[in-house]
Amino acid sequence: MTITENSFTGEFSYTLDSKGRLNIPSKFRSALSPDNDSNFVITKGMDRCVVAYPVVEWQRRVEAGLRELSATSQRNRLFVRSVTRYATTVRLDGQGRIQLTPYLKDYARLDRDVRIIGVVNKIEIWNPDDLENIDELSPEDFEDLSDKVIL
Amino acid sequence: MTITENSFTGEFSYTLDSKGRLNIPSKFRSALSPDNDSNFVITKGMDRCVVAYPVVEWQRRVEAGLRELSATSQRNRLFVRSVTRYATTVRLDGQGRIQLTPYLKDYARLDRDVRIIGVVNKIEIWNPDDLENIDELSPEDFEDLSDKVIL
DNA sequence: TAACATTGTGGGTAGAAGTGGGTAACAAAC
DNA sequence: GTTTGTTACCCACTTCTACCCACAATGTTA
Repeated sequence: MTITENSFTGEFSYTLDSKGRLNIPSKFRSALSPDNDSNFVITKGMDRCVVAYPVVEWQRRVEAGLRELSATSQRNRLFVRSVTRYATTVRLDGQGRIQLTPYLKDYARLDRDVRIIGVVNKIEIWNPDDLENIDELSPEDFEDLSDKVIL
Repeated sequence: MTITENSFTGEFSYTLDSKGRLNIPSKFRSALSPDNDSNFVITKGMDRCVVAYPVVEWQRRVEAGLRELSATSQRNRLFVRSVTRYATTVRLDGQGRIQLTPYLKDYARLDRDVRIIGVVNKIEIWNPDDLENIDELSPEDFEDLSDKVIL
C-alpha cells in the first residue's frame, strides 16, 4: 500500500451541514495513509481557500521548516505566526467529516455549498463562486509549464 | 507516541475572569508532555505579547540561546535580563487555567478579552486589538518565505 | 430486478470544555 | 493578635462537541 501515499485528485461538491461539519470525499479518506490517524491539518491557503494537509505531510513540510527559522528577525516571526495561527489539527468523525474553525469558514467565505479539490499532496476547500472566478492559466502559460513539469 | 513534541497551532478566544485567571485551550494542555508537570514558563514576548513555554522548552532555550548571548554585547545582556527577569513558572489549576502576573498583564495590555495562538513550540497571549494590528507580511514576503520553508 | 453495500446528510445525547464563584489556607500589614 | 488580601482548591452551571444511530440516495453484485 505504500505505492502512492496521499495523492489527491478530482473535484467534489459538498454541503456544510447545520453544525458546520464538512464531508471529506471517500476517495480522499482512503488515500490517507493509515498512520495518519485520520487527521488533517487545516489552515489558510492562497487565494481565499482553505487547505488541508494530512498530518504527516504537514509535519514534514511545515513544522520542520518553521522550527529552523530563527525568531530573531521580525519578518520571520510574522511569517511563522501567520502560518501556525490559523492551522488546526482536525480528526475525521465516524462518517468521515471534519469541523472547520469559524475563522477559516469566514476567510474562505464558506456558507453552505463548498467545492473540494485534490491537489497532489493536499486538499483545497473553496467557495464554489470563488473557484469559478479565479483566473485560469493562459493556454500559453499552461503549455509552458507543462513542458517543465513533465506530466 | 512519536508524534511531535509540543507542537502548538491554532487561535483561540478566551476571557480573563474577575480573578485574573486565564484558560489554556485543552488542545494545548494535551500537547504538553506528561513530564512537564502541567507547567509553563510565562514571560515577556516580542511585539507586546506574553509567551508561554512548556518548561522543557524553556530550559532548552535558556541553555542554547541565552547563555551565549549573555556574554557578548550590552544590548544582548539587557535583552536576556528583561526576558528572564519577568519569567515565572505557573501551574495549571484543576480546570486548566493559569494565573498571569500583574506585570505581564500590564505589559501585554490584557484586560478581559484575550487571544491565544499556538506558534510551533510556544504559546502567545495577545490583546485582540494588538494581534489584529501587527503588520502582516506582504504577499511577496510570504511567498518568498513559503518557497524556502514549505515548498 | 432484488438484495446488498457504500456514501452523503441529519439529528440526539453523554461527556468534555469554558466560565464563574465560595471558601479555606497562607502571608503580609496593621 | 487581628485584619486584609491573595492564592489554590473545590464545586456548580452553561455551552459545545465528539460519538452514536438513522436514513435516503446512489452504486454494485448476484
